[in-house]
Parts: sequence; structure tokens; C-alpha cells
Amino acid sequence: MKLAESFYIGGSVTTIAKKLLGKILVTKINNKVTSGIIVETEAYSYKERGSHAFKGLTKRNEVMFERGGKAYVYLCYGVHEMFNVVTNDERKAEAILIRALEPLKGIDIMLERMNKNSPARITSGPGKLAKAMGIDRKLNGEELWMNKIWIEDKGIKIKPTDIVSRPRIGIDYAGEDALLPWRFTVRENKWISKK
DNA sequence: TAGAGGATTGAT
DNA sequence: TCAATCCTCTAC
Repeated sequence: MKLAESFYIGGSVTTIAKKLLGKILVTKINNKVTSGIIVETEAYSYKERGSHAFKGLTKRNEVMFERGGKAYVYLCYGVHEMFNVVTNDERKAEAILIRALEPLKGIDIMLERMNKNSPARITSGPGKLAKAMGIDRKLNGEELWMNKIWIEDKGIKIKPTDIVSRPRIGIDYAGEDALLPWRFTVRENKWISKK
């Protein structure tokens, strides 16, 4: 079952970021289906400096200001596409960066996209999982209950005690907001990014 | 219209 | 530790 629009509305962005752990992200790009269990997320809000939305609406981040349940995809460092899930109501710009997956379906397709022979760590990082899943900026603004990219409510059950909270990665410019423990991972999962 | 820099990655 | 690489955003 695809998660409905209501999943993405009406909870704090950190609560939804935690609820996304264990869910399944699925893409169908050029008729190729790939999927993976979400094992790492980061929450971003217009209220804090770590977020693209902090300084207000721009052409790049306008999807963040729309109603929750859409994909926000942008180019980072001119090299990598990043996939985010937009949450909550219009104007309350919040989004969740999907940072790591445990591959499920279409692993052969992922290997081909990544030019790799082994699936080890193939989706352990936001840039890598976007590429492996075939996600690019053409999906920016796409609703997550249509037929290109969606999230399913099965996967694995994550107990609250199995969720680890830490500061987010790569946002030193955010000052003390960089210390917010808004990065969530499944405890001891081998697919999470970095160390 | 120019200049700076980034929610990363992989190689050195 | 560092380069790749291309937008976006800001300031002039």
C-alpha cells in the first residue's frame, strides 16, 4: 500500500522523519522498478538555518513551500541529485532528506546505473541512492502517490528504541542549528551512510 | 552579470 | 585532503 497524502501532513517533521524509517521507497523509471527500505533520514525546517527554506521561497526550493507529499529533488555540489520528501502544509516549508536505503528490488538495475558489480554500500548516501534509484530533477514536485515514485507502508517495523538520533551531516554553516539531533538512523543497520 | 559556494563522493 | 562540476542565489 502506498502511503496516502495524510501520512505527510499534520505531524512535526522530525516525527515523520522517524516514521519513514522502515518504509519502502519505490521508483518506476523508464519502466524499471527499484525499491529499498529507508534506514536513514534527516529533517529540515524553514525555522532553522540548516534548511534551504530558512531564507524564504526561491525558485529552487519552491516545492518545499507546497503541500506535503511531494518530491523535492535538487542538485548538490553540481554533481549529485538529492531526494527529499516534503511534509506539512503550504508555506510551512519542511522536508526530509532520504540518506540511505537497504536495497530490495531491482538490484541488477541499480548495479547497472552505478556501474558496479557488488551491491555493497550502493545506496548508502543521499547522492548514491538517488542515482541507484534513477531519481533526478525531472521528479522535482512529483506527488508520492502517483506511478513514478512512491513510498509503501510495509518493509520492516522499527521500534522507537532502535532509532538513533544524531546531528545532521554537512551543514556546518548552520551554526548552532547544526547541533540539532535531526538525523535518524536504524540502529546498527549496515546500510547507513558514512561511519 | 559576475562571483561564491554547496544537505556529496571517491580517489589520493 | 581535495577536486569534480553546475546551478542557484546574492550583490553590484
